[in-house]
Amino acid sequence: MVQLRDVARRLKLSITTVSRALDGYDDVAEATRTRVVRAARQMGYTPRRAARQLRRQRADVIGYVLPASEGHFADSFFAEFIAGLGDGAVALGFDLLVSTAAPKSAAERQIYCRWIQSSVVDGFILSRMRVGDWRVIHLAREGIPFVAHGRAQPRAMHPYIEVDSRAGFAQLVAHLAGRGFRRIAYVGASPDIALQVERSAGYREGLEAAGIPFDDSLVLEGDLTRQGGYSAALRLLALPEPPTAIVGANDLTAIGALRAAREKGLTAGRDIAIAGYDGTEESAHTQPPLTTLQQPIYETARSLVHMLVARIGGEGSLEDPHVVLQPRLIIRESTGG
Amino acid sequence: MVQLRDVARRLKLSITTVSRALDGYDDVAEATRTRVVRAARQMGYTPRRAARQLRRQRADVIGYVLPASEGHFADSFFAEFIAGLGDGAVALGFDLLVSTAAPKSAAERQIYCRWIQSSVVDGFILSRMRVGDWRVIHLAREGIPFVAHGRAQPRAMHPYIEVDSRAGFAQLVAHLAGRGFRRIAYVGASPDIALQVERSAGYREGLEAAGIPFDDSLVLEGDLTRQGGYSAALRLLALPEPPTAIVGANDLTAIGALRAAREKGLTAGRDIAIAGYDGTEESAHTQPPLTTLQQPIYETARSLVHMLVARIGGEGSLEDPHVVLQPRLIIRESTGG
DNA sequence: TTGTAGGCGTTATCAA
DNA sequence: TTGATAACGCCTACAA
Repeated sequence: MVQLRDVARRLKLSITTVSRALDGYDDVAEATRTRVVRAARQMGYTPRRAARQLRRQRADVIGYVLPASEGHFADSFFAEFIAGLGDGAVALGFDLLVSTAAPKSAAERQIYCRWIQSSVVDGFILSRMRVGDWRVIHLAREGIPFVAHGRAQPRAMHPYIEVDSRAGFAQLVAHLAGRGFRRIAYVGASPDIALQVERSAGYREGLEAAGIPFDDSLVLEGDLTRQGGYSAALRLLALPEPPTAIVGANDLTAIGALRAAREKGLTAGRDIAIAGYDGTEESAHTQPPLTTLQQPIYETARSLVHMLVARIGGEGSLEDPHVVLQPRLIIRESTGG
Repeated sequence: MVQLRDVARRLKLSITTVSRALDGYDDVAEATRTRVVRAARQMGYTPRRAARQLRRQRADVIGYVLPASEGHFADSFFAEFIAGLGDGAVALGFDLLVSTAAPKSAAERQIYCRWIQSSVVDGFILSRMRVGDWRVIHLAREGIPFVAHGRAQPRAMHPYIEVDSRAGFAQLVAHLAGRGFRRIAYVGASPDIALQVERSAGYREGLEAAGIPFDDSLVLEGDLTRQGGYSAALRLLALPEPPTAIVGANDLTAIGALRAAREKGLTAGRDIAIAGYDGTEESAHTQPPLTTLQQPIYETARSLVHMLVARIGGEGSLEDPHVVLQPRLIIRESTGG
């Protein structure tokens, strides 16, 4: 383990000078600096994180808690999201601390509190926002920097990047209505998940715009998994007057619906239209390929890290940045191609 | 920010005593301990990570570098793997540091070296092993604890948990041969990826056992993505004498092949058999559902963390644990049901 | 331009 | 059983 002392000793300089030379202060002679830098590199010196952190009172670490219900889950959305967070963090010299906890669980609370109290992280990335999200309230009160993917309230005051899924779903329903579908079902999520609020509103907006009356029996609650989409779709298809189109709150839900349709002997894209939301790679490889609203998961994650780091650095704390992106409707075979 | 000093002051005790009471030393009076513990909890005390780390010379952090090629990727295998790592770490009081880098890239090397040099992590979880993996060599030389998912060499000397994919593929090929398929193709991965060595060997073993001659033209190199599986399968199906079955090195490859088959007007499970490996949830929801070899991703990740923490703690350093699990063949419709 | 000294919050050693 | 004291490695006023 090589540390400042070693480099200093070798160069017959003081620890102070070495430290400042390395940190790019302008009160060291250029000649000294080059010597120091060269020696440090050659000796393989890297500052001890713990020491620097203790002294500077910041960790250069951001935290992210994966919303993993019941341990198991396999949503490639999050694989891509984490890849974006990781790349973003590396690019800015930050590290990414990851944990997992079921939403709203005691474990979740513990993780956030522990990370805050022991100052392991400088800020948080939040995703899968809930209505009245305690994390938002808590972090805001504690003064811990955070940015969210989506927002906890219609008129949220925290910094976020959001994809306008409301407009997206309205557009999607318009697309279906344009193809002549009138009985359009929607499989959503628990009403306390923020995205459900937005997406179901977009669905209703789309119906209204198309002059289709809202039918309560065509709206079911899923859980954003393939399984959830599957069983909800089965129930819909068992209705006396089943829907001719099913819209899922995300791609996984729609993929579950595809399976249900097939088991009922229906061919998606011909006998029934099915569409999702997210635009993960998986949606391009289903049979038939899935119509979906694509959101830039990777890029959003990267941007979130940038926003967060800016806030940690204390920039732009006057105004909370609210970024709204538009999803892109990708029409594939599952709605007729 | 409440620290030892505050608790000590409040209780009119020394910092030392408080520290030891909290850490469970047995040289503090029981009465004192209860007072301390209560006060600490009430005041919301948690040790500063950086300080503890600096003093104890260990971080209680494990590192994992996600093999993300070109930034983007969406493999739910890794979502599940990370969930397992996260849960395992939490259960043992460790934190999980995650970064992303393309395999063999300079960035990858940098991350490992930086984490080692600045002692941010106590050990590493390795996955997606490569033949002659530099990480294994480097970490072993530096004496940094690590455990691997899979192994870098046929006779690897490092600790690992492996799923016997060789036996698995042999079993899979036997299954296909038993159904009368003779022209069985294999879409694998780059030959420097360790799993390719194992899986392709299992494939050949299976052919041999079934008395099917090995046909070079039926083996293609994919890249473990849906896209890769898709284009490889297209090439296979364009052969003068196309295969009647396609085995993918993982589920994503097989899913790409499903798509290719469909575009060629073939119905999987009837006109052609297709099978994968991993047993992710996605494989259960394809059309038709995919025959696959299931490996316990989540549990393996958890176990890896346990193994690693044991090694960090210095236990069992005499012998490297080598755990071998058996995959489970799940027969679904894509091979005839 | 360089060096000295003190402290960030904990834990460990030793003495009381 | 408890307390004073000295590190852990780094950063930064301040002095030289």
